Amino acid sequence: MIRSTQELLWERGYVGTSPKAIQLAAEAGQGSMYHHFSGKAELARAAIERSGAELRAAAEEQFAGSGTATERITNYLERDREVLKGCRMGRLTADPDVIADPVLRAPVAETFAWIRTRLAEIVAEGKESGEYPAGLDPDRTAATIAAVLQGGYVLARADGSDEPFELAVAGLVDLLEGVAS
Amino acid sequence: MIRSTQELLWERGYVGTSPKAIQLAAEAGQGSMYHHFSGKAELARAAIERSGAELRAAAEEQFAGSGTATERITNYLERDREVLKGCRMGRLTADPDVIADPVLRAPVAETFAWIRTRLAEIVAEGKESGEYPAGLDPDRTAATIAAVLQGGYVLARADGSDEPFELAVAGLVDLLEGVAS
DNA sequence: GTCTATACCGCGATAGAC
DNA sequence: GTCTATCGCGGTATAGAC
Repeated sequence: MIRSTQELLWERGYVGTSPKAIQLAAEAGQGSMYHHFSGKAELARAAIERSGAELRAAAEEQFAGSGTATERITNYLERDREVLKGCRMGRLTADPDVIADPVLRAPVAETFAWIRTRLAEIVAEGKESGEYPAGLDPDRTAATIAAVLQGGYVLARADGSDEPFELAVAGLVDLLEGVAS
Repeated sequence: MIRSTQELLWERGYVGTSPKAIQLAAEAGQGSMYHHFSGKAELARAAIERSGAELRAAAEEQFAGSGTATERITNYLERDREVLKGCRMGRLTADPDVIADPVLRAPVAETFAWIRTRLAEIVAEGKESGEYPAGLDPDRTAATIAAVLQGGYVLARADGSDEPFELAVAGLVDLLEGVAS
């Protein structure tokens, strides 16, 4: 059921996902669902936390790889993604009910905080190795990288095509390589 | 009523906005609404188109200003924004019903296409003036700039604070200034 | 043009049987 | 633990009076 909820939250968001739809997707009965979870909110909480953990694990695969900072960041950016489906986490920030509920927003906030922190660490490593100029701000750069990804999804979904996402990522890589020595 | 719909679409999205809520906000009766509009979808269409026009007009204020390319882009990026409310247009890309309906998606697609085109023109001007290196790709760079804005909103809403948005914008400006001569 | 009444459906949850 | 029945509410739209 949690897995079905993750999928539905991704596709339809919190407001657009009904308990009944979850039960259908999970082939679970109504009584079963309300026995294991107090309601929609708790189920969503479990699903969001699981998605966050999966997302971090997937990102760490690229972050922890070998190569220069730019290479690892590029690997992360250019990883295979279902661009037109958007980001499971980023999508939830459009949901007022998620943003308004501290319990639901917390795992979203933590996931992005973690990603920005990891990216900042990698940028800092790039500075130490002399790859990036000493003046480059890791926290700013990390936020920019994370934003390009999230914004790339938005532009792609608006356009109905992967192209804007690819362009945005390529443009960012150009800029990163431009400031690298 | 269109104005009320714009506001509700911004706050709650398409799925989260009901005809009844629009009527309440606009202090209009039910019969009145269904007399002037065939239903929720047509009303949304009018609202989205109007928001698109307003967004383009607001952006053009910075785009058409004086100064170098980087200055005009920076003015655009650092314009006063209600960051935590998110982008009226970008928000709609999370709405499956909007993305699935060509009539509703079209004005969203056009708005972002216009913004990317204008940004690419400005980047191209920066190349001609010698501000940017000849190797810089205007389309890529434009997509990156637009993505940072949209992604900045996402990160800010996840964080519950303007900070990630400000960081992402500052990081992008750093990179742009870094590649500028 | 705008009003009220009505309809039908699905949401989100609860109750109590098994 | 899971099932079915039921509930109250609001979404979205139509009907027909004024």
